[in-house]
Amino acid sequence: MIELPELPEVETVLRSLKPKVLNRKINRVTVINAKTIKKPDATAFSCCLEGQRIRDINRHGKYLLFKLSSSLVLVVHLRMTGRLIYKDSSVPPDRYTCVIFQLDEGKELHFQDVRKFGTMYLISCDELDSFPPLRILGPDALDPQLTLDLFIKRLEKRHGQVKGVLLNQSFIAGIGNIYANEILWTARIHPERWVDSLQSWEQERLYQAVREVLSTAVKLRGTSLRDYVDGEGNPGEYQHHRKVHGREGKPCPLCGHPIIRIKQAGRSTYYCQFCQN
DNA sequence: CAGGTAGCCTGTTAGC
DNA sequence: TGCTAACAGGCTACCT
Repeated sequence: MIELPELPEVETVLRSLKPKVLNRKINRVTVINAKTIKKPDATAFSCCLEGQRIRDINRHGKYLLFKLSSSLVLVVHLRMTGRLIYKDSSVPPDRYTCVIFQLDEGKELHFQDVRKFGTMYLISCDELDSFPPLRILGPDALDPQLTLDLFIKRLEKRHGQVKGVLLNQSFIAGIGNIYANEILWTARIHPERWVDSLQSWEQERLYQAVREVLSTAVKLRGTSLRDYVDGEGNPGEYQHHRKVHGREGKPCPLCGHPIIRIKQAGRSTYYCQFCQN
């Protein structure tokens, strides 16, 4: 079973890396897998980054944003199997290393990615709001400004099944398949429900579940099923708290009935047919 | 224009 | 046992 970095995992990577790389200088960048770099080309990417200092790290949904000197922003998406690992330069890169950032003081930041789906962009900070992958994102799912009112307003503009809406990053950003399943179980809403049919108390339960599930997962440093580790290579703990995801046939923690698995838009959905209506 | 889906990738696993 | 095929999955691009 493969895990994927969603909001809590990306937030954990950010928190573990930030104290280590803040205000550190990038001395040299080696691109091993050119396809990781989407913009500009790999040569320009390395060239522009050399000599930059990392001034801040932010996150929007599943995107990591490294703010650099000279008004540049390094945008990183880990997709399924991407990792950012901080290590000593004496440790050789592993076979999945796609990009190496050599920092000062003999340290390196390695981007490793088994499936090579992860992406990086280097853009100027005034491009941030208009930059296509970021422009379409809704508010971050844990953004304090995402109030219940705003959540419901955005929800009521949506159509289709509630699971699909949760996964749509233009609705709110950061939720992937694992947490969508966990959120819907917590909200006791059937994943195939049409969003238009949700009653106001169900909309509110959904909002509360989004916040509760994601903030708990952040506290537990994310879910580690196989690939995900934080910036120091440590796994998270949320996998022990999962109620439905990856638990087909196992008892629902609330009612004991077996968890059902179905496919929605090609992705596995896990739910309890008794608790979720 | 909204909704559906192929393609990107490779390690793991189910099935023969 | 050993091989193959299906599967996992976020996002973009393309299609209807």
